[in-house]
Amino acid sequence: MCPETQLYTVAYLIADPSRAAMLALLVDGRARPAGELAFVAGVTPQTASSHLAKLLDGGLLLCESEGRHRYYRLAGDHVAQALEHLAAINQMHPVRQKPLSQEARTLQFARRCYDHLAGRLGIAVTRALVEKGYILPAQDKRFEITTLGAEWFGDLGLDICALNPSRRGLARQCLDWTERDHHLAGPIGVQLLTVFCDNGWLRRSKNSRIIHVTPPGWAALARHLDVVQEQFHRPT
Amino acid sequence: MCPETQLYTVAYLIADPSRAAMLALLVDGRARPAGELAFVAGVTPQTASSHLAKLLDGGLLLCESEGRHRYYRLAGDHVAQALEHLAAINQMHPVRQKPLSQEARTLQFARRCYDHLAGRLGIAVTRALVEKGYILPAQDKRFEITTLGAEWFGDLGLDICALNPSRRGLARQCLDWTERDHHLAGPIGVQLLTVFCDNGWLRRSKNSRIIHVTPPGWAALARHLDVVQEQFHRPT
DNA sequence: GGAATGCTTCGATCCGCGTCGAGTCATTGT
DNA sequence: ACAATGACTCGACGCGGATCGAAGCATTCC
Repeated sequence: MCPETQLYTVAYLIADPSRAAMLALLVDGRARPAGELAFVAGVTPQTASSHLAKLLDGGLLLCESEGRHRYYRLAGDHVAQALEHLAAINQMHPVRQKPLSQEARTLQFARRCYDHLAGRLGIAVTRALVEKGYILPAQDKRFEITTLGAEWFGDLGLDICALNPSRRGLARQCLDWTERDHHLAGPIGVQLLTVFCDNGWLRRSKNSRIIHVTPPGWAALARHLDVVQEQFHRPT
Repeated sequence: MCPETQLYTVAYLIADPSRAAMLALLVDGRARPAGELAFVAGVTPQTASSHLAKLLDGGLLLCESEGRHRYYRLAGDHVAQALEHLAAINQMHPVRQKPLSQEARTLQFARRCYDHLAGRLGIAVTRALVEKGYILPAQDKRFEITTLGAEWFGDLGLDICALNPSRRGLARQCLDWTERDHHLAGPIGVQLLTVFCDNGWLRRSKNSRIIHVTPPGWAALARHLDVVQEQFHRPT
């Protein structure tokens, strides 16, 4: 595409309801075929195709052909980050949101972002980890893992040393979609969610990003991190 | 605004070249009058006004009326962050300021605003007055003059009691054009500049709003207010 | 007080782009 | 091979919105 890309060029790509719906579905990082994206956007396949071509050209998406299907995915974390930051503006300015559906509120409470824990629960857990002194917010949107933290993770069956840090480190700060705060991401975030699920504390949904907390899960969260169910009944 | 704010709503606001140009100019956090924003966007004032109203309504900008000017600024850091993340997608650097001319930089350093002192020097003087306890920021964009301050102004040959307060008080906070801060305005601000010039500390330019500081002026500023020349050599 | 400046509102015009129907290309299944 | 499926291209339509001229308000200057 034209190298002289301007700020409004990218925004323009997100500014269309159909394209935004597609992008919103893709923020979890997974790839989907064009037809599914057309369906969620509520447009015909040919319209969707036009949109996807634009997004591809604009560098927001990547495409992968697989048989007669073509799978689209976000071009990278930087795109997801930009989308999250845009969404955060909506949350900020004091306009009364419409009452959310049950599913939306559940999604807002706990969900997975890529494959780590997000939503109010994700933030609460992250805050607790910081307060307990297990992790420390550091430069460049990272967390530093303390020796105390490494020990705690180890007790849970999560061996820090066994993880190989990604390009951007072991523990990252990820901006949350619904709340204006960060939650724990990176390899250790992924592994933490896995351990929580293996312990029977959390449970992933099959067809959505919703995360459920089991009764033993609440007990464990209260025991380990002082995170209790009642604190999530706060207004909005 | 419509309560049902979606992702594309915010993106739509940034997706227009004119609006993007304005936002790009405002990412430094400083406030600018509508006319200047119209100029950088390359549109007429009425078009710019329409855009600014949309951005205001969308929660991206804040507005502050100051005399017959209306100063617009970003609604917060979260907006700047979102803009930078968007810009990052095109591997474009966060908006850099065009290099300023010599005159522009001098103007940015010290000038008169109506007939009081503005620019970085105006802000530094105002800050010093606050730190010394001579004036206090008060409600409704005013300053309160302390007894200690009245004494100090008197020593300079500026009789507070001889001034008749305008409709909006004796000492006002005036939003600065170049910096993201306020400087001292109102009758006492006008009189202070007069006294500084009478003392030979400052000198007005004939055909511009530039204010020059004389060598004795620097000495006096350092002696009275701890304002020294070196502090203005900070980057941009 | 009247003139000038800065900004906004209203109304009208015009272009851009999202949309879909029809047709084409590629892959898969029978 | 032929049909079926998934996706892309082309062309035409129609609406939304960016733009500017003219007029209206508010504030400041003289």
